[in-house]
Amino acid sequence: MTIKTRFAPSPTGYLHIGGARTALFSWLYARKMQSKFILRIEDTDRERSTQASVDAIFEGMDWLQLNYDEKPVYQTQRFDRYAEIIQQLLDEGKAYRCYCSKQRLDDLREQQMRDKQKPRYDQKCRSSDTHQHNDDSNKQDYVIRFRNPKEGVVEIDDLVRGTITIANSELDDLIIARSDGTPTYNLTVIVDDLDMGISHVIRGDDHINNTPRQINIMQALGKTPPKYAHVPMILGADGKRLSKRHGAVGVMQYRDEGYLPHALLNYLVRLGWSHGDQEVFSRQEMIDLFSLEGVNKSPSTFSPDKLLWLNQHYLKTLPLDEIAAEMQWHIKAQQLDISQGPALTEVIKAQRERAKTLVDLVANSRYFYEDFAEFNFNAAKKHFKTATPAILQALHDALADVSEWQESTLHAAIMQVCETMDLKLGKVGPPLRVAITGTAMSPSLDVTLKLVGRERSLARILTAIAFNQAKYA
RNA sequence: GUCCCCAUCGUCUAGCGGUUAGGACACUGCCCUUUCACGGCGGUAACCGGGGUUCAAGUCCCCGUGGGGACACCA
Repeated sequence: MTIKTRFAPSPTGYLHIGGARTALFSWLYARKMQSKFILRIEDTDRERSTQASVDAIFEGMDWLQLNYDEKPVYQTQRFDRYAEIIQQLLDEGKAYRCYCSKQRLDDLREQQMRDKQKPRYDQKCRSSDTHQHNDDSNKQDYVIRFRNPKEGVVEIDDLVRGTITIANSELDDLIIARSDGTPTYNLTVIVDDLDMGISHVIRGDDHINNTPRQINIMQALGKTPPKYAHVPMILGADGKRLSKRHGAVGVMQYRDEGYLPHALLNYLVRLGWSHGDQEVFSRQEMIDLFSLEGVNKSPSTFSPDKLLWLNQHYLKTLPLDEIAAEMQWHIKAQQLDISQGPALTEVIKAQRERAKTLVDLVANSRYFYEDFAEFNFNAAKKHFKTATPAILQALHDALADVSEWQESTLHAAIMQVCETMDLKLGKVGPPLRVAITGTAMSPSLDVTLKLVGRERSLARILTAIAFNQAKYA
């Protein structure tokens, strides 16, 4: 069998975390099997679908580097094909026109709920219809319903759940075409999955209930359904389905907050899937190791903490230039000019283990590129003491004498000041750090000085001396 | 309400009849240390309940309970 998977989002908003994960699973499965993965835009709901959402989905897929094979398919461009199938179903008596008003349907549903019944269509038009109303000149509004089998059961051989059985008596005659003639979801998916040769449908388990209906339509068409793999939902901290209420759900929001796409992918792949105790996966490992058998059956809760840990992990371990590339967007966003100062990769190397996000990384690295307007209040309060001017002056003089502005020589100069003043590094280092960076946290002093550079460093020490003298005058 | 699905530390999970129930995040103790971090070594913490099946059940079956999902002229 030729394997082919798809991701079929409806463009009614951005690409969210849950969608990204099913896209990832589908993508991984296709890549592992060395087969095709395609993207299909399910935009048949013209009320809610927008071009902005379509673009947002592309942007998200692109950022995560989930590449698809073939051009994206838009369902709105396939209306003729759906109409053809609907007509076929009608001709073969497998579908029928229903003239029930919305009002009647609403009342019916209400009544059934009151009677503690599962709301469903009562098949009023199932038999009365057919021929007399088949004349399209009839002005009366109608929808087209699928004639669902009344007896028997539908068995779904789900690749992650095992066998799921649903009685046809639980299903009703679903609408496959609206009164304006446009096709509905359950019809379009199956036509597309069939036409496109999708072999494995990997989707959220909120679709489990739709699956038997879809299988019935496919069987009415004389076709063999694809294989199904329903992956569990992602829940928020309160155990409810993940939504806006739980904070960031849009994939691009994670870019904005400073996450690396690989960190998000790694987090997502481990949510509902596992390979023994392994937590960290490269892209290639994900592809090689992924399997539907490894997918969990139970829903899982999204943990921002673990995502953050993974992000930090990748910040510490990914190649410097890869991080530098991801960092560009944030450098622009935070309006930092890095043209005057040390090489970005050097700064990343020095700073990477004290940042959890790219936002932090950029924000904490400003002083390498530009002078700061004032000293951090708490840092100055804690480390600038009455003895500070003398210490800084000694450091300034010693550093000014350094011939090669290198880590080893800078370190030696600082140690020398400690020795001549008979002070521990703990007394000398902190004020120097505040003087050079304006804050109480930075890489080790020699590295920091080296990167900030001779001119800037000496000037900042002088500024700090003046600040202290004014303060203690 | 009806139907479908699910159930191991707070969270993500390993486990696929016999384990001192393992790992990771978070939390926490100690060490390292010029700051902040990183790192290293420890610690607290789980099989939802009740019945079976079996020599033996976290693992299999049933019933409860709890949670999630579906029940649209949305996808």
